[in-house]
Amino acid sequence: MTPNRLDNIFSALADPTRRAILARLALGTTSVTELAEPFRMSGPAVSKHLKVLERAGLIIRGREAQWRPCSLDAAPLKEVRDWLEHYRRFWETSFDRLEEYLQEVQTNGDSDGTDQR
Amino acid sequence: MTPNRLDNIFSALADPTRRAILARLALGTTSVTELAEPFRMSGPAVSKHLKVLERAGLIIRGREAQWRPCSLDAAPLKEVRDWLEHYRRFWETSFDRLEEYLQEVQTNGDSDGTDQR
DNA sequence: CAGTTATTTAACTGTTTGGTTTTATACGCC
DNA sequence: GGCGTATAAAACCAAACAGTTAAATAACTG
Repeated sequence: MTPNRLDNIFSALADPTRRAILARLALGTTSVTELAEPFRMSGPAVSKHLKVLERAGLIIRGREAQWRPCSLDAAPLKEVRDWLEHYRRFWETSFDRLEEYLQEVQTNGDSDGTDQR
Repeated sequence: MTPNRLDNIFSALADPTRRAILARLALGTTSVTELAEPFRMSGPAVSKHLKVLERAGLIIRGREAQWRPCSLDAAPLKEVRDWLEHYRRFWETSFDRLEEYLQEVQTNGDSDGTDQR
C-alpha cells in the first residue's frame, strides 16, 4: 500500500518535535546532537525523526567528517501549498455564507455533488 | 501529552482516504454512506476517519433525521497555510542559492542560528 | 593502534492507527 | 410496537510509531 508523497509529507509534519526541528533548520544547518539538544529525548529518537523528515524530502543530509549535518529542503512544502490552494476559496468565503450554502444542498439530498456556486 | 491543533490537522491530512473525503466534501455536503461508497472499506472505517477529521475541526456534522451529514470546514487549513507561510522564502529562493547559503553557515559550526541573510 | 566523538542500527516496549465484525442507537414508517 | 435504514460504539487485531537502552559504525586525534 505505497503511501504517496503527500502522505509522507503530512505525517512528517504531524509531529511537534519534527516541526521544531524544521524551525531550527530554517535558521541554518546543524548537527544531529545540536538538533537533539533542545528536546528532552535521546539521540536515537531524534535520529529517527530525522529519518522521517528525510523520507518526506524535507531535509538533506551532508557529510562533514563524523557529522551528518542536516539542512532544510522546503520543496515538499510547496507541494503542500499547492494542495492547500485547492481549498482556498473555502476559508476565504465567509463562514455564514458557507453554512447557508450547505443548508441548501443538504435539503435536497444531493449526491452527485453538483456545485452551485 | 496533549497534541496541539497542528498535530491533529496534519495527521488528519496524512491519510489519502481522508484527503479524498475532504475533496468529496468540497463538492457539497453528503451522508456517511455516500462518502463511504467510493472506498473499498467498511462503514465503521469511514466513520472513524470522519471522527479524525472532526477532531481536527475539518468537518462539521449535522443532524438530518437518521443521517449525520458531513460538511467541510476549511478553517484549519487556513492555520496550515499560515504555518507554511513561515517557510515560503525557502521554496521561493532558488535551490542553488540555498545550498550555497547552507555551506557558509555550516563551515563555522553555527549553533545559535544567527541568520545572516 | 587505542580512544573519543557523532551518529546509526538493533532489539525491545508501550501506544496509536486503520482496519475488521458484531452489536447498539436513533430515526422514520407502516 | 416492530421493521428497515443510517450511523456509531465496542471489541478485537495487525502494523506502524515514538520512545528507550545497548551495541555498531565512522571519522578524527594522539
